[in-house]
Amino acid sequence: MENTQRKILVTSALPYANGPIHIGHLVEYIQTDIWVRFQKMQGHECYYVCADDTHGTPVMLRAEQEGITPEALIEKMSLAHQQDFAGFAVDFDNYYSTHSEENRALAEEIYQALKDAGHISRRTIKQLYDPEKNMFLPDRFIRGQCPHCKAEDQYGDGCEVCNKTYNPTELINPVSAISGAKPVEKASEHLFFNLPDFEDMLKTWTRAGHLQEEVANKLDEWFEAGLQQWDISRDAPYFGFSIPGEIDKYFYVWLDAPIGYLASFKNLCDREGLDFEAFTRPGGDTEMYHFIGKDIMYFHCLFWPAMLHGSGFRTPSAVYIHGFLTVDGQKMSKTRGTFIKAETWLKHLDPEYLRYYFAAKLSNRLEDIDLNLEDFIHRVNADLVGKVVNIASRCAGFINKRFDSRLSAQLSEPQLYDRMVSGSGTTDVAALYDNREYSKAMREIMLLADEANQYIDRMKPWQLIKEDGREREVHDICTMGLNLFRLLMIYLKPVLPVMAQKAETFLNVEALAWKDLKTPLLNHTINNFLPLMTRVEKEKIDALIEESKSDLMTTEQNTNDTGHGDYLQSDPVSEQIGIEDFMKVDLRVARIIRAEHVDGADKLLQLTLDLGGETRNVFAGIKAAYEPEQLIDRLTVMVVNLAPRKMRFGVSEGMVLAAGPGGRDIFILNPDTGAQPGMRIK
RNA sequence: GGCUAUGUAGCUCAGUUGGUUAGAGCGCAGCAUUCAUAAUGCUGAUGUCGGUGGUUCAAGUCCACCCAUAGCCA
Repeated sequence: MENTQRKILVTSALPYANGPIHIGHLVEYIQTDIWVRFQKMQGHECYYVCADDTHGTPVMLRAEQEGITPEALIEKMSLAHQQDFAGFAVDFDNYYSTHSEENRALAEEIYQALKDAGHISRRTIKQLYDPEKNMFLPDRFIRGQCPHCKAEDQYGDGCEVCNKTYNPTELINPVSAISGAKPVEKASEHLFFNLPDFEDMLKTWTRAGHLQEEVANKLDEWFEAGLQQWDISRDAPYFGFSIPGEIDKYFYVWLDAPIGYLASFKNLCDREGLDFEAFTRPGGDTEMYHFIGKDIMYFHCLFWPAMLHGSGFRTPSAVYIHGFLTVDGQKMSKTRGTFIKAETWLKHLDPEYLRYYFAAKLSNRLEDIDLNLEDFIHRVNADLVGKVVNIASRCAGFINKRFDSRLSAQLSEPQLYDRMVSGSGTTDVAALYDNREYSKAMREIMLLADEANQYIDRMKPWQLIKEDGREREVHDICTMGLNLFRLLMIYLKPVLPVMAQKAETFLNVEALAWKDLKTPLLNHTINNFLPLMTRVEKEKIDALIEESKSDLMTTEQNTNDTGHGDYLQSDPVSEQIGIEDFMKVDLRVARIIRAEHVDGADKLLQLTLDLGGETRNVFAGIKAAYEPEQLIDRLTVMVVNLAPRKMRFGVSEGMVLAAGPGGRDIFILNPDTGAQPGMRIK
């Protein structure tokens, strides 16, 4: 570790003011918070800022739907977010909002600078427009039939069935998800940021050690495809900042979102008298880091450095990119109860369990990490309660009861102590933290905890205490044990700040910092030992999952991935039909007698359906939602008079009915008990 | 479809520039111990390193193809 004091500005991605914080988000905030706490413990000058990302169409529409102003909505969400973060001990130096005067001023400044330097151009484009709502429709707010595979009810930017991407104008029978109206094409002038102007700068920058190698590889692909101009304006109505010198035009939310990092920091600087310029202009000795998820690489590794560079600001020292969170090996799912909100977790489990588990899984690469609930229980209990806390617990009793809570005056095993300070073998805990190799750091720390337990086991103070005249040895051994515990707590403090604080109270010391490693605690009175952490109980996990499942009912509309309203909103009721129209569709109860995977098909399962005397072969796009064995022998509902359709894998002779937005969230229909195959549904 | 990643013991993961019988933690089995929130210590079993082919004296490690998973395609 270098001795000079570093000056570091750190950010996490701004959560969008349209949904609650969930454990997937927390990977990033916990990762960043650990890093920041570590830097502060090193004695560096480090600031961690964040803000709510407040602008854009989803926020505008959601506020409208709730019958409140966007300002009221974002205020409410910001408070909720901050409560969640505080609950997980994510300790920002400032938490602000992109809907702030500082952000407006900085967005205007950056825009003006880019414009003055000739990096902004304008051109007229055609977009789909909702004639009832009188607004242009973002891609995600248009639904229609996929132009490639003809799947119904797909988003305007890409098909969830065949995974093809396209323009919303290519959709067949497009419908506005807001009003249900048929969108019309309408021309409008837009402003563009000339990203290609920065190609050379970016090609150099992305390979100059600011990014992980796999990220730079990914960016190469985008360079090869050729950089495009970036559309940075949106027409009214839009919740955002109006663009100076334009009428009814607003900055696209993604323009002012990253500027929100700077705005939040500006707000902190003004309040505390810090030098904003020193951290944000090129050529200084300060550092600036952004922690983000892999989904927003494009914005942070291309647009953002280009915008900063083009407007006279510094570029980031590095962008650190992490992967997504899976739970038990699968994407978080509302139906499985693994879409766990921060708030729900806090009702059932200690936040530091999650902080530790994430730390035990995180590396500096962009791989996804898995929260395996079984492993989680074992790992937290074994490592934290069984190993670390146990060291204090097994020594404290002797010191408290036999030695008047006072530690002895000398360290009995200075070599062991020194080895634990310098790290075992070649790795150094501090370097691992600094490189964001938390999983390796945790392994290293647990190795040290094992050594401490072995030491106590070898010395057997519980036997010595029974022998006359050996109290002094017992005193020394337990003093040594508690000093090893103290070292471990220093090492773990970035990850477990709450437990560290309890340990500080127990040890009767000031806030532990890295430099305290060097000076053992001797001839010092401690307090009585109180349990520092209790074990994770399986029942608590079960309750958490159960509550997350029931959350599904009440908050579905709030946490909808698409960020827009409820299902009726996104998919309005169709035009009226008569009974004769309905009767044209022949729906029958069918029994699934066979279900199997289809070689080469990403989405399809092949079903054999028994109609009571006749069987049908049907391909259904439900592979992501069901395992074949779950389906066999189930009754369901099918359309029997649908024209057979030839597919790549065979002919599909009908269609199985299911609800849901797609992907894993597909729910096939079940008739009530008593229904028999072949019965008509009417 | 193209691209970027990932695929190593029941689970979660390490495996450095290819080099001796492939590692750790958890879990499991046995023994010891009882100071400690039944915690701890010692011993042990467990793997066609996603598949197929290739390069090499030698491949988990390099190459090709394939399979599975995730994400990106502005």
